[in-house]
Formats: sequence, structure tokens, C-alpha cells
Amino acid sequence: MGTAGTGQSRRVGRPRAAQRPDSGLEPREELLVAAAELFTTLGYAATSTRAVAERAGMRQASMYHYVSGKEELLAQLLESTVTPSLAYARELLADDTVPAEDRLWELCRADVEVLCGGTHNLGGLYLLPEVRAERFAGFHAVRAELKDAYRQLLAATRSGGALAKSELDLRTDLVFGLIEGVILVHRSDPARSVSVFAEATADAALRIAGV
Amino acid sequence: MGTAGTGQSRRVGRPRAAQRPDSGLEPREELLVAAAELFTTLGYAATSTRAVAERAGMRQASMYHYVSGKEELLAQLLESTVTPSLAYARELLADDTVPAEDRLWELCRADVEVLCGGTHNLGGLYLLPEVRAERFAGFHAVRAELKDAYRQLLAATRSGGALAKSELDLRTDLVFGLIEGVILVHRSDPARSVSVFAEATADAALRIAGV
DNA sequence: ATTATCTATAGATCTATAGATAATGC
DNA sequence: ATTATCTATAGATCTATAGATAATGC
Repeated sequence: MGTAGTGQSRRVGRPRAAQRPDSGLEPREELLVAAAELFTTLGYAATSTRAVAERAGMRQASMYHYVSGKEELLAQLLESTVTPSLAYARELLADDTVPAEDRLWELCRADVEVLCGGTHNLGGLYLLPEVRAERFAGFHAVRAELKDAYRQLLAATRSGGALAKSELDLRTDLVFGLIEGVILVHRSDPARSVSVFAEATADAALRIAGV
Repeated sequence: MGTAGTGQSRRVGRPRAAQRPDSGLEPREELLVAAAELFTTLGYAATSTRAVAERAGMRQASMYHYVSGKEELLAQLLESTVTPSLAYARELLADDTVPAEDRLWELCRADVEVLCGGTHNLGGLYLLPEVRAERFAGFHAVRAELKDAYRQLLAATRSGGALAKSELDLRTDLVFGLIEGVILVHRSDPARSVSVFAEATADAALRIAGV
């Protein structure tokens, strides 16, 4: 069995200068958690590499052993906000034993649940203007895929099938806009139950969709 | 009549180093326009005072003759996104000759129209994490007032009068979330007519409100 | 004299690299 | 020997102030 498993066993390499209770996370994970906290509270550009590294328990320069810089952390965090919902959306798209209305409802509910349920409001990072840069093309691709899943589910509903393309695009934007907006507004009342909020949002989305 | 009026007449003070076609705007306005462009495209923290000043046609240091720094520009821009809608909301709240449903619809429509209608997507600035700072308390106050106007109009509708407080808060968040979300999503299809989009959003808001 | 601007710059960052060091592993 | 970390720092910013300058106004 060796010494692996407990996590707090002695590690290779020079010890850290500022010793801390072992978080149990891998260093890269520690950096991501620290970045999520700081980006969402202080803002991305206002957060220095020093602040991220120090919060993760290492010195500024040590961060570069794990990531190429701040941008990589942001890119990873952004993708992690969409990937779970996208995987679920694909499952739902493939499952034609359930009416499209129900699948759309479920996607909305799950999407809000995931994004409001996390410790930090990573949803807000979606909208950083700096995210438009080429560097984040991967994130934009998965996000566009998710939006397209919404569109396809809308089109598959009874009332959606007959829509002209422009009307379908409009409704997709309204539904997608609702989901993003409520995620952002959620922080005004974080005490409220996330599952209740997510279900209410899904109900609202179906009413908007006109199904 | 004197020499005022044409705007391009000779001005007091040392001439600018980089002469440009006269925008016709006051220097402070030029700075605000430049800041709006840069903040919305590059991001707030990623925009330097030099970039703002230079785009406004002056050197970096000259900016301080008009504003105390970047924060003041952001604070002013933020307030300018809410103030028109808030003034309109107050009018609507006072006008009890029109059914509350219609007034709510009209507020939603106007709010989206103003925020999507501007040249830049200032709506996105709402969500900068740096805006949570004490410095922007004024903005948060007017924004909270606007949200409260939405709440009051919702409460005044036929179906809204009977709601428990928590239910009213929930619906307010859904409607307010929709408005903010669509403003952000609007940039995905800026070619679409703003007035059509604003009316569709107002329709959707009423459906969410359950009236 | 007043004003709006300029140039120059001090001081405070921040990022990313170079090279040293202190552990474990063999 | 390998690894993870450290310390130190060069170079590139960026902000805000000090003080000079080039207009108009009286």
C-alpha cells in the first residue's frame, strides 16, 4: 500500500514557506479554488498572480510550476461552469422517450442548479469583457453548443416546430437570457433554496418559450 | 451673439498635442464616451487611464483635470444606465390611471430599449465584481430603487396582490433577472431590431409574472 | 491672469524568468 | 537524481503629481 492515501504524508520537494492545514487538494486544484474566490469577489483583472498563489498557500513564482498564468486559470474555471450542463444537455437531446417540453424544463432546472449551487458565483465570469479574447475560444465553443441545445429542444416542442428561424432565435435568446440573468440576480438573496429557485426558473422558462 | 455656439471656435488653454476632428463634446463627455467603449470591449481593470485619455484625444495626465480617476468614470457610467429607467419607473408608479400590468410591461420594454439601444453594452458593467466596492454605493442605491419599482408594480397587479412576500420576491428576481439577462444576451445578435426585442422581452416578463 | 493642456517622472505595482535550496527516491 | 518549492529580480507596466507651456481674456 505504501504511504499514499492519507494525503498529509511527506511530499517530495522543498517544503512550502507558509505552512498551512492540508486542504487535501492537489496544488493545481488549490490554485483553481483560490482563483475562483478572488476572481468572483475582487474581479479578474484586479486579482494578481501573487494574490492567487498566496491564497493557495504557495509563493507567487511557484504558481508557474502548475499553470501558465492567470488566463489559464480563468479559461479552466469558465469551461468548468458549462461542461456539466452541456453533458447533461446532450443526454437530454438524445432521449426521445420524454417530451421535449419536459426535457427543456429539466435542462433549465439543472443549469440553474449547477451555477447557483457552486460556492462561488462563477456564472458572473461569463460576462467579463476580457473573455472575448481569442484565448477563450474553447469556452465560447462549448457555450455556443449549450445554447444550441436549448434551441434544439425549443424547436422540438409542439409549439416550437412551426416557428420561423428568427422567431426561434428570439425565443432561444429569451430563455437563455433568463437563465443567465437569474444566475446573476441570485446573489441578491443567497439564503433562498437553490432547488426551489431553479424549479421556479424552469417554470418561467417554459412560459417564455410559449409551450 | 459672440463666438459661442459653433463649438469649434478657439479655446482657452494650451492646445492639445494630438489634434483631431472636433467631436463637439465637452472634454468630460469625451472621456466618458472613451471609457464606455474601452470598459465594455476590453474590460474595466484591463483599461488604463492612458488608454482612456488618449482615446478621448488628450494625454494621460490631462484626464485628471476632469475626473479623479477611472473609478469616477465607471461610477458615472453605471449611474447613467439606471437613472433614465428609474425616472420613468417613478412616473409609472405614480400613474394609477393605467392598469399595473400595462405599466409593468411598459417599464420592462423601456428598460430593455434604453440598455440595448445605447451604442455600448453598458449593461454588462453592472456585473463587474469591482462594482461591489463601497465607492459605488450610490449606484447600488439607485439600482435597488429600480428593482423596488418592479416589485411594487408586480404587487399592484391583479394576481400580485395576494402573493406572500417570499413569492413576490421570487417573481421580482425572475423578472429582473430576465431583463438583465436579455440585455447581456442581446449582443449575440445585435442586428435584430431593438424595439422588437424589447417588446418580446416585456411580453415574456408578464408571462413570468403570472399576470 | 487664467486656463487647459503638456512633458517628465517618482513610486508602486505586477509578471515571468533565473537560479538556489531542501525535501524524497534510488 | 528528481522534484517542488523558494528567493531575488529585470523589465514592463500603470497612476497620480509636479511643474512647464501656450493659448485666450482683460
